[in-house]
Parts: sequence; structure tokens; C-alpha cells
Amino acid sequence: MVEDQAIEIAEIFHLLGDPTRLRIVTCCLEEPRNVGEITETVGVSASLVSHHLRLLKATRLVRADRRGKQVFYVAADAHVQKVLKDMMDHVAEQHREAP
Amino acid sequence: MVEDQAIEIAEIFHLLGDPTRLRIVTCCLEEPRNVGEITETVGVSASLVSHHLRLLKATRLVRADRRGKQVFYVAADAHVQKVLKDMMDHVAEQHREAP
DNA sequence: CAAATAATTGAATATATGTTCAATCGTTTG
DNA sequence: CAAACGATTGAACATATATTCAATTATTTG
Repeated sequence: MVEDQAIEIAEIFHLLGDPTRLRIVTCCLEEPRNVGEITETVGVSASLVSHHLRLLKATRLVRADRRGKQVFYVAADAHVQKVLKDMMDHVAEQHREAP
Repeated sequence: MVEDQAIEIAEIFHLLGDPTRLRIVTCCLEEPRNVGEITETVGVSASLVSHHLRLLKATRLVRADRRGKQVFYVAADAHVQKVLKDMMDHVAEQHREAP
């Protein structure tokens, strides 16, 4: 892996590496969710959600789509889903090894 | 995804979210590498490598194995490899969409 | 147009984190 | 046993980052 690749990939991992942000991404993984829904689901302030969404959008981990007063966010693509799935498998595996 | 899961998974992403640490993991992904080799490959001080390896070992992303004066580290399991592969695919996809 | 709703923004802050440097530990070897 | 080598540790520090709060922007609706 070259330096540039490492930096770019690390940047994405870093974004997923915050619990609040990870839950935000997970929340709009299957279907588009507006900020209100995300706020409720994740259980933090709309302001904080918005700050995090800005970062996620900037790195294209989510896409935004305004419909009237509301803005809907959805996770970028299938790769992110696979990454999350693999990671859940990893965690499950770890728990099996050391319960 | 429940809160505990999110925290645990985020913790792992967080570890992979630092370029230096990501390169350390990548370095010992295929076969065990001693700290000297890692230091050379990644191009940072042995001290820094050691600090990062401690974190990676604590979260079981790598395993340590001392052989004489040297300590060899190897990435934990196949899931990590898959996660990295999916993430590389994601980055490649992004570049295809917006070159 | 004014009020209401939904979301964003910026400043401020407390905390976390990556890195460096010097000292120390464990193992081998002369 | 002392010297050498490889790796780890702890303290110190500068920087980055998550969160809060108040103010502001967009959009709809009365």
C-alpha cells in the first residue's frame, strides 16, 4: 500500500471510528433518512448530527438530498455496507474466541 | 446496531483510522514481521511503532510472538483483510466516479 | 409577509491523541 | 558478567477532535 492510499483509506476509517458517526452512517445505510429521524435514532442533538453529516458528506460516505424542508441522507455505496458487515463478523469472531 | 456494538466496532475503525497505524497493520497482514522490519517499511521510529503496536495488540488486531531478541507481529484474522480489501474497493470506486 | 419548522453554521471548550525523546527492560553473545 | 541489540515504556507536548450553545439559513405554510 502506498502512502497516499493509506492516508485516504485511513481518513475513511477515521470517520467510521467515532461511535456517534458510525451510528449515523448505520442509520441511513438501508434507506434515506432525514436529519430529524437520524437525530431521534442516534439520540444526540440535531446540531451534532449536522456537524458529523458534513464530514461524512465531504468524504462522500453519505449523499444528501433535500426534499422540502427536510434533507435526506443515505450511505454512499455497497462497499461501505460490506466493510461494516466484515467488521461485525470480525467482532463476532473475537467474541467466539474469547467470550 | 446496538450501542455497545457501535462502540466496539468504532474502536476498531478508530485504530485503523490513523495512517501510520494502518500502514503498520498492512505491513504485517500477510506474514509475521518483527518491529525492525515494520519500522523500516513504515518509515517511523521504533518507539512510535511500539506505541501503536501496543494499541493494536490490546484490541487484538495483531498478535505478538517473541523469537529471541525480536518480536514478530501478525494481523489478527481474515476479517481484517476483507475489511481492508472492501475499503480499497470503495476508494477505487470513488475515483472512478470522480476522477 | 410573518411565523414555524428543519437544518446548518461558527465560536468556544474540554478532552483525546499522535509523536518525540530519554530511560529501561529482555534477550543474546562476547 | 558486561556489552550489544531489539523492543518497550513514560513523560511531555502540540495538535486534532467531539460536543455544546447560540445564532443563522432555507423552506413551507398560515
